Amino acid sequence: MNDVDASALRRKTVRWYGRNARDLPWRHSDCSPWGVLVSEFMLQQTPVARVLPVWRSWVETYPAPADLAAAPTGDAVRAWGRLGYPRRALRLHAAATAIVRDHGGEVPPDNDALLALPGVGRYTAAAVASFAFQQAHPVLDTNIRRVLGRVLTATPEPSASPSAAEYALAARLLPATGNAAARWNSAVMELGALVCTARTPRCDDCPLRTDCAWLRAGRPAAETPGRPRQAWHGTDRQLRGAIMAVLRAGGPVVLENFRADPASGAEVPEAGLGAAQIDALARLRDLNPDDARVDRLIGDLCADGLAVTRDGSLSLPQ
DNA sequence: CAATCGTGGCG
DNA sequence: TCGCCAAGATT
Repeated sequence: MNDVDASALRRKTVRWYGRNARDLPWRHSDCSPWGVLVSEFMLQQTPVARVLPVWRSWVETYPAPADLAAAPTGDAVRAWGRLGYPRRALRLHAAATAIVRDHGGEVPPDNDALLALPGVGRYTAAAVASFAFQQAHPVLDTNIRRVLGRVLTATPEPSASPSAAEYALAARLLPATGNAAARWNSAVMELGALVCTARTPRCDDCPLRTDCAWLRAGRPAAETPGRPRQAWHGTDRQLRGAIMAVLRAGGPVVLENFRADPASGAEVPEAGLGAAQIDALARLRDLNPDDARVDRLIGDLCADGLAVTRDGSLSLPQ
């Protein structure tokens, strides 16, 4: 890639973005860095359409980091609704707490400070630094990786995690000024979300169709799978999700048997959920959990901070 | 590094 | 219908 190519790619992509960008609330100029941070947490592995309504209610309930930090973690998990990966709600709460404690209640603009927050990895730190603070950081999410990979190296689909070469390439393409870099990052991401999609890319509508190495090569399919396929049917994850759904809906969940842990004195479940809860869980297809399995998952949920046992019942943390 | 962690819409 | 997969992070 030389400078002429990079310049042309940026011009075409940003022009396309100007005409085709979705009107997303976290892109508005009046959206706070906190609003951007919340959106980035919610958008981790979750589609925009599902995030939108939850994001709106969330920023209304928790307009600043201090508002979330002051709330019980169980409230955060409940407000998370059915976005999935409820640990993200816990980590966002922990991030808000750290922001209050270490940054005066304001989302820090520094990439390293962002990276130090719970639940913030390389992508999210760069995204917030770029989108909320207009800093020139290369952002590599799955959309941008797919677009750049296809256009520049004819790579059908991104690998499991971004390589150093991908970061070097993204850094070389990045416009110098923070504002231009943010616009470019948004534009490539949007192109990946709307046109250069994983399954059926709309190459006819792509502003980069005459530049794309992958299209030129005949759109070859991937040889080796990228991310490992997510198991779901009948797995622990499914049952874990079902238990969390019961807790969000109205818990607490009555536990069948109980004993006091001799070491800590804490109460721990011994023989699974009560009959009513088993019925509730069994309504979901293919769930037939034995007590030992339920106990193990309850233990995991408590260890993760997603649930607590108390007085013979399981509930969201206070 | 590979496994784990939810959910639901869509082709 | 049912497998694919969506702005990742953590251990």
